[in-house]
Amino acid sequence: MTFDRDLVRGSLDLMVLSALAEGPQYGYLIQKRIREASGNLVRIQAGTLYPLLHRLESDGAITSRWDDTTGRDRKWYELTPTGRRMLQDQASQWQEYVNCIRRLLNPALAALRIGPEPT
Amino acid sequence: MTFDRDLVRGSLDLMVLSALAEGPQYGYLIQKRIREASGNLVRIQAGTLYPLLHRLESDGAITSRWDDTTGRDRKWYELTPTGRRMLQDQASQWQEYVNCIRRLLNPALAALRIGPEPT
DNA sequence: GACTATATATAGCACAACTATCTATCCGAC
DNA sequence: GTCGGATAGATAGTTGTGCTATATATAGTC
Repeated sequence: MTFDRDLVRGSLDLMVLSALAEGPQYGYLIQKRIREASGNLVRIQAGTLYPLLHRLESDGAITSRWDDTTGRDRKWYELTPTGRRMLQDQASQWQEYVNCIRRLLNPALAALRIGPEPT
Repeated sequence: MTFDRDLVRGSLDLMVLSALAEGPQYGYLIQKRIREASGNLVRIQAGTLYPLLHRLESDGAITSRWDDTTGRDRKWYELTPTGRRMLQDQASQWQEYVNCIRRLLNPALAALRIGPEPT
């Protein structure tokens, strides 16, 4: 992970669900998609991704099935209706949260630019 | 905290440093400022804030001193030059990260709107 | 045959944010 | 005067998530 480990925390689910929104994917592909979409800045480790997928599955957000018709045995994951709802909910919550940070951060950065000691 | 606990993780430092950018503050005031700036959505618990302030202080990002000249004994915190740099660094990192999420999220939400099963 | 990329999995660790709890002061209402 | 609520700070212990390390196995390339 190029970003702080904890920056990513809480938005990893959102990223994985996003990666699955355009159709079924298997783990290794999700990993690559997120890495590439982020310009190599977010690198989810295999040891992070697979337990996360298992958790999402046990939460009912995704389903999985093994399939080797593409030439190799891979575990394909797919969003359930619950997962789609979860993605939308988490996305709007994310957006709202980003707005909160912005309302705090913008005046702070402005204050820094003016100078730390205003008087 | 109204948001998912882990959403906030990794950006709490950023929020606290932001709250201190416009001048010295004491803990309780920081708590209130963040709550109000977020429209009551981010409520940092006292048990979260005070250890966090101690950590930021031991990291050299802020300094503290007790002062009762305002009528009551309060522990005032202030950004150090290190803390100001930290705030700027974390702010730009945050912005970059938000962009990464956006690049993943926008096509995903578009796909959801078109329909889960394209064909 | 050796090495890399692909592909999945689990055990155990680290640590930030949480809950719960404690202490203490100030102020207005009663 | 005292009761409750807001103010003000602190710590102990828990939880959960992402991490590292490690394991397995196949496909393709040199």
